[in-house]
This record gives sequence, C-alpha cells and structure tokens, in this order.
Amino acid sequence: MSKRFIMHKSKDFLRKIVEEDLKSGKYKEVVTRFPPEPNGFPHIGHAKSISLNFGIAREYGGRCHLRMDDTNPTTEDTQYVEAIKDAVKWLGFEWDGPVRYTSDYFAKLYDYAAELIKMQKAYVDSLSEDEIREYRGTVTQPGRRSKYADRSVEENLDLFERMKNGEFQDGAHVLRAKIDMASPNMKMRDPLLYRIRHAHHFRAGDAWAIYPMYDFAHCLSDYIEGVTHSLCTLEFENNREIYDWVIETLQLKPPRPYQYEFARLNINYTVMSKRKLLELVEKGVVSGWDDPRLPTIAGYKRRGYTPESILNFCEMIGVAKANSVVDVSQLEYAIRDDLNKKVPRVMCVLDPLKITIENYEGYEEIDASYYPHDVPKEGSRKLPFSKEIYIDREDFMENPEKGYFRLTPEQPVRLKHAYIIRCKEVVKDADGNIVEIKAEYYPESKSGSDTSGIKVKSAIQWVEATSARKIEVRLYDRLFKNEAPQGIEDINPDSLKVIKDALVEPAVIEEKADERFQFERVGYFYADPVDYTDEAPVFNKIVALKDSWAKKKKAPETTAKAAPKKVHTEGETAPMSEAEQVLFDRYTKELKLNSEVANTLARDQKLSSFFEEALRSYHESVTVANIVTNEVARELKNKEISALQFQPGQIAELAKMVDEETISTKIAKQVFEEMSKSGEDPAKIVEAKGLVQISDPDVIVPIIDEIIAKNPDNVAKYRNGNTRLLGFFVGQVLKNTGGKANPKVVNELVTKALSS
RNA sequence: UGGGGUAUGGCCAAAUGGUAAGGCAUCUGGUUUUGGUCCAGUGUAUUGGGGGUUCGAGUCCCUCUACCCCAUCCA
Repeated sequence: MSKRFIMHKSKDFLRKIVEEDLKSGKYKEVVTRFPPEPNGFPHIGHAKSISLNFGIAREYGGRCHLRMDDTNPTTEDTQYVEAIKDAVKWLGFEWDGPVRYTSDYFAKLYDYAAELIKMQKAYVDSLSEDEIREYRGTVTQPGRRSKYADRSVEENLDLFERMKNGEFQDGAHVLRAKIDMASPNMKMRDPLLYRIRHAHHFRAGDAWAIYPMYDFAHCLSDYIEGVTHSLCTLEFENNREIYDWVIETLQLKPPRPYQYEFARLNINYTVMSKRKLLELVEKGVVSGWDDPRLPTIAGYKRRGYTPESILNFCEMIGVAKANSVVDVSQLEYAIRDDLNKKVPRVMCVLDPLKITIENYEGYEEIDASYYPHDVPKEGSRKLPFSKEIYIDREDFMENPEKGYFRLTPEQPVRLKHAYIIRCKEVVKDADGNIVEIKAEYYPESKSGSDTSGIKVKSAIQWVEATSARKIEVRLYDRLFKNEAPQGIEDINPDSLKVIKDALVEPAVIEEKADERFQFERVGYFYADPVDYTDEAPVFNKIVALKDSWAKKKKAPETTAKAAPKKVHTEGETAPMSEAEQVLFDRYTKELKLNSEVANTLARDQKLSSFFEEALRSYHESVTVANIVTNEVARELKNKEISALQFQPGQIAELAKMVDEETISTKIAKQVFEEMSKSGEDPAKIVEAKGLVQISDPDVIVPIIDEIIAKNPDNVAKYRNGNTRLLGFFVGQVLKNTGGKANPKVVNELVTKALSS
C-alpha cells in the first residue's frame, strides 16, 4: 500500500465549512450544484469544479445538482448542454434529479422581481446603455442615480410587465435593483436585474422578451433548489454582496444558500479561457474541440486520459484561494500513475531499423505476459519470432556516447521476452545511412531459461518483420512552447508529430487486450476512438514514460537559470497629523510606551480613545496598551466601540491580573476571547474556569519529567543542538496543565531539566 | 487611485500561538528482462518585507510591497 493512503489528508477550507455547517445543524443535508453556462465546451477547469461540487455532496451524503445557467439566449446552445452532461457522466458522477435549467425558473424569478419592485427595491430604468455606464461612476468616484429611479411602484410594475410582453425594443429599459450608487463595490451600484432581449432561447423559445441577469438569477436559483453551499470561482467575490442582498431583501425563508469562492485552475503551457480555446478551434490550429492537445474534457477523453486520473489530479492539487498555476507534470503524473497499474504492455517500434539474425532459422512463438512483475494482473499473448525483426533506430548507436545501454557494435542487448543479440555488421546505403544490422543471437539466452551467463545492460522492444502490423501513431506534445502562453503566437510547432509507419506486434490489433496500451519503453497509447480501424489502426500518445536517459542527455543545457532575486521596495507611511503627533509624544514620553505601540494607538482614533478610557481605571499603562493595541484592535477592526461586549475598565482589570501574575499572558488571551463574546468580568471568567496560573515548581517538575521520559527522541535532538524543540516541550507541559502552567517558569524549568 | 481578495521550497498545498506536513518536480542510491514502476534517501524553506506583542509568532497587532478581481444590458 502506498504512502498516499496512509497519509492523513487534511481538509480544504470548503470541506471544513461544510463539516462545520452540518455539525452545527445549520443544514440537515449538504446540497451543492455545478452551474455552467452552456456556451462552450467544458475543460479541466470545469473538472475541478465538478470534482469539488459532486465530490463534497458524495462525501457528506448530500446531493449535487447539475444546472445549466442559461440566462443569456444569444450565446447558449443545446450542443454545449450535451457536452457538459457527457463530461459529468464521464467523470463518473450522477446529478441529483433531472438536469436543471435557470430558464425553468423564469416565471418564479419574474415574480421575485415584481416583489422587489413592490418593496421599492427595484425600478425600471430607461437610460441608454451609455448613460448607464456613465452614471455608474468609476472605482474612485461615486455614481449618480438615474432620474427614473423614483418611478412609482405602479409605473414600475406596468413597465416591467410590458417589458416582459415584448412591447419595447432591446435596450429601451432595464430593471435595476435600488441599492447604492455610491457603493465602493461597483457591483452594488444599482445592478441590472433584467434586460430586454428579443432573442430565441434554445429552451424557452420565444416565450420571454426579458432575461434575468446572473446576479439576480443565480442566488435565487440556488435558493429555489435548496442549495446550501454555492461554490464558485474567485472572480465572483465582488458579486457575493448582491447574492446576499437579493436573498435578504426578499426576506426568503431559511435555510438559505451561501456563496464561497475558490481559485480557478490554471496549468502551465496551457490556455483555459473559452475565448482562447475558441480561437484555436476556429483558426484551425487544432482539429476541433476534441483535439487531443486541448485541455477540454473531450480532448482529454480522445487523447486517452482516464476519468480516474483527472479526478485524482483534482484531488492532488487541492482547493484554496490563492491564484496559482499548477505544473503540467502533475497532470502527467496522474495519468501515468493510473495507467501504470492498469494497462497491458506491448511492443511497438516507432522508427524501425531492420535486424537480420543470421544464425537463427525457422520461426517460433514466444509466450509473453502483458504485465510486468509488479503489476498484479494476469494475461499474456504470443510473440512471433524469426530471423528478421525490427528494433527502434534509437536503440542502436554505432558510436555510442557514454552511458548508452543499448545495442552497439560492441555491446549486446536483450530483445525483451526473447534472446540476447550481438551486432555483427552495420549495413549502410550510399549516403552512409544505416539501413540494416546483421546480428547473431545466443540460443541459450532465451528469456526465462537463460543459461548463457551474458550480462546485458538493457532489454529493448522489437517486432517480428512478417507479422508486425503497420500503425499510425500520433505523438502529441504540449500545445504551447511558453509556460504562460498568451495565444496563437506561442504555439509549439511540434505539438503533433504523425508517424505513419510505426510497427506493432500483431496481438495489439488482433487480440485487443485493451484500448490503452503501454508501448514498452515509449509511453502510453490509446486507440483513437474516431479514426481507428483494424485496417488502418491509429494510436494517440497519451503521455510518455518518464525517461531519465533522455533527461540526462539534455541536462547540460539547463544550467543558466539565474534565481530571480526578489527586489523589494519599501513604501512610505503617511505622516501623522498634528493631534496624532501630540498623542504619540505623550505615549512615548509620559507613559513610556514603545514607539510601535504608541504609533498604532496614536494613529487610530477608536483605539486611542478606548485606551484613554481604560487608563482611567488602571495607570500601569504598558500592559493595558499592549492588550489594547494587539487584542482590542482586532475587535475594533470592523466595529465601533459601542458595539464591543466589554468595557475599557474590564480591559484594565485584565491587565492588572496579568501584571500581578495571577494569570499568564497566554491565559489572558483566552480570557479576552471570552470577554469579547460574553462581556463577563475577567475575574469571574478566571474564577469560573479555574484559570489561575500554576507557578509552583513542585507541581510543574513532575510533569516535565514525565514528558521528557516520553520523548527520548526529541530530548536527544534537543541536546544535539535543535533548541527549537524547547517550544515543543513547553507546549507539552502547557497542554498537560490545561494551559495553566506559568510558561515563564516552565521555560526555565524545562531548560534546566534538559541541560542536566 | 476606491473596494474586494491573495502571498508558506522550482510547482501545488497543510499546519487549535508550541518539532514548518504531504504530493509533484529535482538529484542520489537500491530493486528491476521497461533508463518505467517500486523502495530508500535528497532541501540552512529570511512562511512576501519591516516592526511590535509574547517564554514562544506562518498563525495575533501595525505597516509596507507585489499580484489577482470589480466600472458588459456576459457569466
């Protein structure tokens, strides 16, 4: 069993949220959804989302819906719906219930919009598109509200209905939410809810003249379906505020869904955007949406990737919120790892070089297992053998370089599953090209019954000349030559190499042990599902085998890669105002605060006034200042002083307990947590929880001894100079005492105990 | 520039204030009739920088920097 299964896999942030929500009873069951817009072919980025949404539902015994987000009739089409359904199924998931469509909810959505109008939270705006843009303002300047924003409920309702009935031209009116034209979040500046679109919808037909916008439709569709966790990518972070606004404003009955965002998938040497993918297809750079070089699901499928490998890949890379670019080698690893334990090994010669074994007469069939010793699968085929065979041109070198293990004029080699041969003569044509090798074999060296005693460095693949089948092999390489390709200009000209006359052993075509094979020593290949016929077989290269020989040969080039040194520029802090300066001076001079603490306090009006207040009840200022600067500051980040649970006087009390060493600073943090939740007096909290610190060595020393006895390895490491481990021992003692041991004392005692 | 995010070895990515996990990649051995697999080993990681609080900071506070997203009647 490999390490991967033993390893404890820590949960990603989304799974933690789901677990927490289930535990707290916020929801009885988790419901997720995969909500693509059917306007393009799904790619591996979608696979990540599919794996997440369906995966979470499966793991936590919930449901996952498949919903087509079809609110824009001009871009969407049923062919994409089919492609998306195929992708989900291919990856091995089943959606709960039927495929859902946002367009199924158009009527309900319309009613919700009317509701908003009645609440005076939405209005019909008749500004032109340009005016709307202009009125919206910019990121630094607030927008202005439209003069139509004050229309009466009746007028709005009437207009909205007539919009629906198709009485107006496209663009004549829109429905907007009435929120805040000055919001720092641009998305909240009276976002559009509906637009007029006299267009044929691939499902709804011509029933509607108005279509809801994403921000209005998505949250409500989630709500309608009972979705609990609405997972989307990072670029929707700004939209979350509207998501919540719509649901809250409509006062929908709980439970309601919440949106969470994660980073979308990027892979180097790959483009993922619909636009760029489309360009490649339309300009004929690739053969279609299922071109094996494309990161589309259809492409991977045609290339021969397995769904398991893609799912494993998604799991391996994890989910987080940092924009990142995954190394394509991680994907390649996933497919190799999967295929290695699954597919039969066969022999294929890409670039045939004829070998005539002069001392062999006749014909035989060699029994050869499809699987190597380390793959626990059964199965074998017959390998024809005669005096004429082909090996790969790469496996012979007349003037071998150092470290070359294969056939040379001096070096024998084993024909995999068969005999050891030796080169006798190199036959060349008029131009000096090698056209044939005359060789001899060692009769007693047959695989499995070798008594020759000859040592060879390598066993190579080969095919028998008369029985070998000619196949077409399509060798795919990465589509782009740049790590971060921009577009067509970065295309790798060698991304597809077609070999028309490769030779493969007959069993591959005749027995069909599988659709995927490992061509020994070359890579994994897949019978092309479109172009393959038994008469003209076509194989796609899925991925090469790792090749440490090729790497070694290439190695010398890759020396000059200067480590990019991080240049760091230091910005300037804004100067203090006069009043702040006065405070700062007083704090540093009179109260002897260090300049950093004084600085933080002086610059923050809320903090300093809280501090001043606390000072009134306790003049020993440094601890108070520290607690205010470091702990209270956190609470005050998004809050006013009046919203605080605790009073300045209570903080003073807390500081006093620390100064008197009743409690440690560690405990003080814990007490503070409690205070900020309950507003309870610190003394009461300490008493109720028995948090008074333990400083008595007679209590602490036995605990230390016990821990030292239990961790001989770490003791040795520590004594060997790893003094960082002091923290480990102190931590253990504190854990043992419920955090109550006086850490300063523990520190001293541990140090002493360990050095004795 | 307003707002919202993000920053941990080459690439992903973990870590209730207490020994900086794991995977990929790399390199080195061992096994091997695949230069594959497998096994073992391999990294002084300034946890973006600087300061502060603390016995102890990747984690708390302040500050700076870099990158991403938002001004479609797209999603």
